[in-house]
Amino acid sequence: MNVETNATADDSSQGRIRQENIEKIMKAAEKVFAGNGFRGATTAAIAEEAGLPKANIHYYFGTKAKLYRAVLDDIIALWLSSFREIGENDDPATTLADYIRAKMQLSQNRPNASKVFANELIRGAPRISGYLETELKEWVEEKAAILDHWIEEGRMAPVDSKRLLFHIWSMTQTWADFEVQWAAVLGRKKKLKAEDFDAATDFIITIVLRTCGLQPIPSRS
Amino acid sequence: MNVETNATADDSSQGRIRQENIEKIMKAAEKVFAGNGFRGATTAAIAEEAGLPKANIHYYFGTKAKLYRAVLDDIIALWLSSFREIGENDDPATTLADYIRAKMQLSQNRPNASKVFANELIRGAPRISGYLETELKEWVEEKAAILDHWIEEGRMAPVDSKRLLFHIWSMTQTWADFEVQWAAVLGRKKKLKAEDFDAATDFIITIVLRTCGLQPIPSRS
DNA sequence: TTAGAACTTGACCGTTTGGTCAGGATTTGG
DNA sequence: CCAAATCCTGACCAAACGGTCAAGTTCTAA
Repeated sequence: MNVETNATADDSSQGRIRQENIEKIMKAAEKVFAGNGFRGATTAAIAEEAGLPKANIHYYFGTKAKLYRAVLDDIIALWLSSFREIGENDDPATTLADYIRAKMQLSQNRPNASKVFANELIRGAPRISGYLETELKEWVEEKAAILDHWIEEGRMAPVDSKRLLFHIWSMTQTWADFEVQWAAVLGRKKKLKAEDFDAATDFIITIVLRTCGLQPIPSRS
Repeated sequence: MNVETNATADDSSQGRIRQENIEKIMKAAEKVFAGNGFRGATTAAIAEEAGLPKANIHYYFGTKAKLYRAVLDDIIALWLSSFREIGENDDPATTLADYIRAKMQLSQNRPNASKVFANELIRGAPRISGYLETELKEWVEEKAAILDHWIEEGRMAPVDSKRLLFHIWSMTQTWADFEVQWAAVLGRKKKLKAEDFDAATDFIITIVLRTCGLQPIPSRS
């Protein structure tokens, strides 16, 4: 019987088989939820993607909603762990550039995580509004305060710090969520190349640093 | 019987009742597809949103797939009509600012259109790859050429023109697709205020014009 | 006024869906 | 080695799904 433990990926107090299967299922679920949303995803599709019979998915997670919740929690944990990057005493230019690089790494390496999150937001975020209103809001306010402090100290040019963070998010995540669009426009065959991500990263760093007066605008020819 | 005319919204050669109902259904469908994706949307939900019995939806559109196609075509037509904005001989700063304003107007006024499109992209764009690879690709190349021309003439600072357009898109559409996220972080109750859209518009214009050397970077205090 | 075209819709159908379960197989700790 | 715990899964079910249809109502143009 399923001992009523809310199954999550990082629960190390579990047996070997359990851990392996949960990981397999969550990975498959992330992919299927990313590509179909919660309502459009089927447990049968997740089972096939995971290479397990459907009943096995229900054995570990009970319901589709609980599995979705587990996937969401996993993604939020990943998000939060990638957040800590910006610190008070660092150099503005390198700190911003490092943060942009870290977010772009996530877009490149975990696009499905970003897509599940995007799906949830598009639908009005009924299941993650708590996270948005607390952890994320606090993170933005905390980091915006640091930027404002840098501005006050004259270490970067005045800029709307909160909105700068919003738009760094939108620019970095577009390369995960809407990859096909940019691949099509760039003439790639469905998938972007690593150099496309590198070029995008450099561009976003440029646009942000120029805006903050941390990188000179090249003179007009 | 449904005379085999591919029903679309702007078909003015139709009867009054037909036109009204098609409009009602497409509006409802856009909302339901935006919130659930193609697979997650149900014809019953669309019918209820439209205030019509389910059989009536099938009377006008046949299948869910055809209705989705009609909604998609409607959105693409809207997208393309909002594209023509950037012309060769205009002033770079005002042209870019006007384009950003136009895109933000769309995000504010037709968020569901943007969301349906976003859903389709997240899913890998199986039904709009043709549009991405032709019309959109050509538009980007055409407009990027104009930006490059401006740069050559010394009318703006050197910048990766294609990627500038990509990121203008990502920054403007985030305010439609992910509105709840920014509303939550800004402490609004689910919905953004008009002034939030205005502030975002101003910010995006600022970041773009600064990057292009078309607006001075304020001196550090 | 009237006949045909267009529209309406409750009832229905086959399929897919999320979820259950019993009974067997495998793993694990002592 | 054994027995208890855990894992496995084909078969099954009720509900929800996309779609059909026939019988009726309303509209329209002559």
